[in-house]
Amino acid sequence: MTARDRQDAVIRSLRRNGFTTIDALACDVGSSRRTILRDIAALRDQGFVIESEAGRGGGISLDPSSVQTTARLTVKEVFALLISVASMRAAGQLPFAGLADAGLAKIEQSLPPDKMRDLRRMLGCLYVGPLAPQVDTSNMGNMDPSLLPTFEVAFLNKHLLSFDYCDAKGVQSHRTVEPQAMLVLPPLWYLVAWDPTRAAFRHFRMDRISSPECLGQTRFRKRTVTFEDGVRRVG
Amino acid sequence: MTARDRQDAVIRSLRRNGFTTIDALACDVGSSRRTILRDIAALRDQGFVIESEAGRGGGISLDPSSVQTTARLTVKEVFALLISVASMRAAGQLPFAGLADAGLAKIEQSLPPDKMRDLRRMLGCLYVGPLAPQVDTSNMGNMDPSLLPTFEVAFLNKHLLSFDYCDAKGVQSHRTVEPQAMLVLPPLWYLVAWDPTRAAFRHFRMDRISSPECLGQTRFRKRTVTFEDGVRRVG
DNA sequence: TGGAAAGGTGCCAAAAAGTGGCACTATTAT
DNA sequence: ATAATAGTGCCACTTTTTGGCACCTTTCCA
Repeated sequence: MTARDRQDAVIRSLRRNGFTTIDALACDVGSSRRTILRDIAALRDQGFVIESEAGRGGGISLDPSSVQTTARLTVKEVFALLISVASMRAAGQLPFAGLADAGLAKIEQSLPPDKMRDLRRMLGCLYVGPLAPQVDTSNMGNMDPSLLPTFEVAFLNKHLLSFDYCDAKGVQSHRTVEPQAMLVLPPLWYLVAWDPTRAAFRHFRMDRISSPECLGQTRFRKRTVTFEDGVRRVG
Repeated sequence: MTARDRQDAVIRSLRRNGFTTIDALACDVGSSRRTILRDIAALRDQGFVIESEAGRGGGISLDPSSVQTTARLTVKEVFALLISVASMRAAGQLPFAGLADAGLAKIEQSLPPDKMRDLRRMLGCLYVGPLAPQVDTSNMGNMDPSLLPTFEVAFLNKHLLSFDYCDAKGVQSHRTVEPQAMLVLPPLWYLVAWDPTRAAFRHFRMDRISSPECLGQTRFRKRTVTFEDGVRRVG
């Protein structure tokens, strides 16, 4: 049994028994009193809230709300969660936004600084608008998640992105653009991009984009995108 | 330096240097080649994708997409994230739902089994309806997160919940009810509960509830709540 | 085809960390 | 006062980790 396993056993026992004594805990876990005391100190260092009362009739107990996860998420998964929480907050529909934010803040802090910077840049390109549910949602934005890596690379490295596009009239075309922002007008998602061949900004519904490909370094920089509610610099 | 610190240093070095050799890595981290090899094996066990090429000119590299967080979230924070993702998916507005789900699944698996069961029960009481944005959102559901613990205890233990309520006409009343479900009709949240003194189901807008208090064991069980789109058993 | 450069494995002794026991202090209820 | 409880410091003992070594496999290159 490793130290980690034993500390998990201590937490389990504390959760099961509620209020107990250290000697009982040591007997339950099968280690010495001294070791259990060391484990309790370690668990407190890890953020578990373990209350204790000295003196006759005393004992220790675990604050149940301090039980924690130990999951390790990939950066992509964190990004998906960030989008979810940011969108819900923008739509004003998340009663527990504070808690969700606290969780995400912890996750972000545990990422390497450069990855965190990337995430913030991606989020800086994400504009979430008000709810627009009058849009027909029958075949709405079922964007293929496998496209994400290509978009991510294009956004982060400011590379040109080329893809096939099917516009509202069903006309197919091939585009090569410089991605500037993601525009979320629930339930639809748009890619906002500068189209150098047309010398204009265009927006593309994400679910109408197929076969995206990242082409490499762009030569177009420092543009400004104006949304309905003001000016927002991107790039 | 603990093993964990050293393994973090290995990840950092791999991320910084891209493609490198084990000897260079050992020099960079300040440990022996043998130890670094053991660390790499441990990191692979933890899910990091570390590619290697044997032979002259070979080396090792880290798949950047496998960089992971090490955050530890409290159960409440996980619940807030679960609500956020579940709501977004119900509203059909989350292109990367698969990724968010994968992240949450990892988080759930890392929780103690009993906490995970609690979370699933809480989510089983959560009904998320279609978007209803025509509702006046000027002073909508800014539910106080500090109420969550009381609701949580009441839901999980099937206890009676008493609170002050201000109805749509501004009439104040004190209620004692058995909570059955949470109904989310964005942007409003409702508590669906059996009111024993009125012998009827009632719903309460969460932001109009104040001073909730958990009273203890209930005597009312096994009810059925019928929503517009069908029947859903709770409790 | 052989040698050099790379990753990978098994083994062992030394070093480090963890563990258990003991004596001790502080606090509290009876 | 006494008993029961949490908590600390110390020391010997035990377990794990670490570093070094020999050796294997793979790959490139002369």
